[in-house]
Amino acid sequence: MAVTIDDVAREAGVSISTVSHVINGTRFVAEATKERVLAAIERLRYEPSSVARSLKRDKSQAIGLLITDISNPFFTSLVRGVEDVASRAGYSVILCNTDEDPDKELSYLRVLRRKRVDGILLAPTGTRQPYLDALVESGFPVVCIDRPSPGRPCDAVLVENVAGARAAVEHLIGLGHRRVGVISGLAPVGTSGERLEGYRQALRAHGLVEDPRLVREGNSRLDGGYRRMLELLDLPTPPTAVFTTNNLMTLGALAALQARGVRVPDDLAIVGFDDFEWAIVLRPRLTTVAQPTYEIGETAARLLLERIEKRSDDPPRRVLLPTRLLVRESCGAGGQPDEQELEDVFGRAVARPSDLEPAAR
Amino acid sequence: MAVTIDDVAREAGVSISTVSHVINGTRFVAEATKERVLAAIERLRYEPSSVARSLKRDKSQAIGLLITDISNPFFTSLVRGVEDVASRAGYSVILCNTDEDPDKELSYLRVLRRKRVDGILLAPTGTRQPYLDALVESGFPVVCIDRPSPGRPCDAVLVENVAGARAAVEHLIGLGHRRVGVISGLAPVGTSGERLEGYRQALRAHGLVEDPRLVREGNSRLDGGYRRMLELLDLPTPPTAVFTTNNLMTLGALAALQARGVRVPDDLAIVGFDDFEWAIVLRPRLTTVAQPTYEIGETAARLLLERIEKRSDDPPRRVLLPTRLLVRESCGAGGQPDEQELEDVFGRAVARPSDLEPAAR
DNA sequence: TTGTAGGCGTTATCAG
DNA sequence: CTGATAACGCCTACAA
Repeated sequence: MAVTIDDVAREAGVSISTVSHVINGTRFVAEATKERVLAAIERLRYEPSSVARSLKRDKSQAIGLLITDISNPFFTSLVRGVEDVASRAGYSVILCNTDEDPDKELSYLRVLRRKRVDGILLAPTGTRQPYLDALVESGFPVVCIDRPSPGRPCDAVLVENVAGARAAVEHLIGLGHRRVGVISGLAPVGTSGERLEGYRQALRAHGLVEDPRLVREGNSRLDGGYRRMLELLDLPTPPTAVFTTNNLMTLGALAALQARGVRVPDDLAIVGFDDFEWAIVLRPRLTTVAQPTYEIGETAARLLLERIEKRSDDPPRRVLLPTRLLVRESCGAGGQPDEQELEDVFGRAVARPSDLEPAAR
Repeated sequence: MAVTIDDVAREAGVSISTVSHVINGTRFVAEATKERVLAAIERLRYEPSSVARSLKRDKSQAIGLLITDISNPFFTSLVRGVEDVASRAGYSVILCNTDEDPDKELSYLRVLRRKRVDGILLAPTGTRQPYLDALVESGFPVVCIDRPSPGRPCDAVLVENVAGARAAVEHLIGLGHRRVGVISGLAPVGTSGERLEGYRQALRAHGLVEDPRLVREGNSRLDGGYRRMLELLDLPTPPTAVFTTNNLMTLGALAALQARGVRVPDDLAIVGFDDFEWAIVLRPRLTTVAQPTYEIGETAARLLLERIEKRSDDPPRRVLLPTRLLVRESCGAGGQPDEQELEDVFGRAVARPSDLEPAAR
């Protein structure tokens, strides 16, 4: 593993600067020389060291990506968006899972700074992080995703949480529900509060008073949704509809309903925040507030690369992406029929089974 | 961003070697000096450059992770396993999605070598990759995950695909099915062939002859499962049971069944390879061959770190992890009841709703 | 058209 | 107990 530019230079009978210039195309080199150099590179299986290059250029061609947990489908898709634009632009992505733990967040931020990543993309844990503030303050490229920075403002790519949540709850109210419960996420996380706010706005807009017993704070994970839903069901007067504010809690809540034999939507209507690809196979199909997860990742990565490459000191930008209410059966009001949605997802296979892609055998 | 060890040395009134030794705890430093140095570091917000360190030590404290696609739940969980053990050991993880494309694979391998990662974890695309062979040949730490290397053998963490698939199909046969179809994955990918082999072994073991029309090769993605299932349904004599060889195709197949109004398991029984956490909310619940996805990641990362740190030239090791057949309703033979499984997943909340974790409000 | 040499920020080997 | 200083592998001004 120790073949260096010197080895190549020796092998090709030229100086190291020539080799360097051949590699980087940074000055004219005679065709013949160039070929000898390339041949030597080939022969020695030489790969220039990005480490040395980074040291010299003060640029690592790598970005850090801090998210809560890659297992959450929301982040999974977002990460893919980030990776796609980063790699296309020649950047590597260093993945870090914080689990909403400010200590982990801090330690990863440190590691990333030591590694001299060119920029950082993060879904900040709710707690204020002085280290992060200092980083942003110093002009280091940082873009927040999914949630705004709890400290010093920086670029952020967010979705319209309040409006999305409000639309979801208003839809339920429009269907006649008067006792609408909510299972919200962890309080310190910005999005939880916003979605809860959307819920409240919807109630207020329709002259309903909030019943505190119908408002439950879950842990944003499967079991949180499960537990809180059981609690709601155990109330003397349970809600007739429930809004869950993230995908994992929605699934947990559904599990609870199934465990108790509660029928959806007849006994209880449900709408969740954040759609996921395979929700299509759930029955009844789930009504959700869909977030453009992949696009969030793409957009954030693009913003970050811009900052990195322009070193611009523009004021913090904030991109707000819209959500989309996908009305399906779980809320009691059927949306488009199955066939239509399947067609959307898989193409015209359903509509015209005759012209299927030919079988492999 | 440019505070270096020299700045710290100057600020503390010591030499750079002393600073270095304080940071690394690599030789004794008088308590007083040490404190001055630490204070200076604090004051200047100094973070030592891993880039320079890597250059000097010829060690990057980073590993590359090449997978097909982070959006596939199988890899999602695996990645988390890798990240957990890597970060605990002080390594960063560089994530790369190959999409089963050998060209992407090659280009990522190059990038990773240039970045001088200390080792590589990869789910190799099926095609032979001379570059990879050379890497392994040279003794560079490489561990394959999910599939064995198509070229020069190296460490690998795999699951018992043949046995798992065979068990799944034998279970169906045991339930009386005689026309069992299979939707297998892309041919060049090793696991597809093994699972297909398991299917064949099961048929043979029970004296059934293979009907080629019941064997379909999908693309390992949602739409592949969807399309192939439609084809199977359109046969003059459709199968009475189907085995799908990966999670995404299983979901696609389910979507197809729902689109056609085929009832599971009454009209058609189904068993899929690869369980996923939220399968618990599907109705009927899905019978699956569960792989220990997280453990695969953990184990592979551990093997890799071992190779990296011992620089051992042991012969390639191959770890085979067992699968587990989770019998649920979709195959027609109910397994344990809902409550039991929910309890397994969420703890005793179901069993004794009285001692629920207290509500947040 | 090509070569020489200084320096990027560390670590580690010598001295002292 | 602490300091100089020579690498590590590359890029790039400056020379030729």
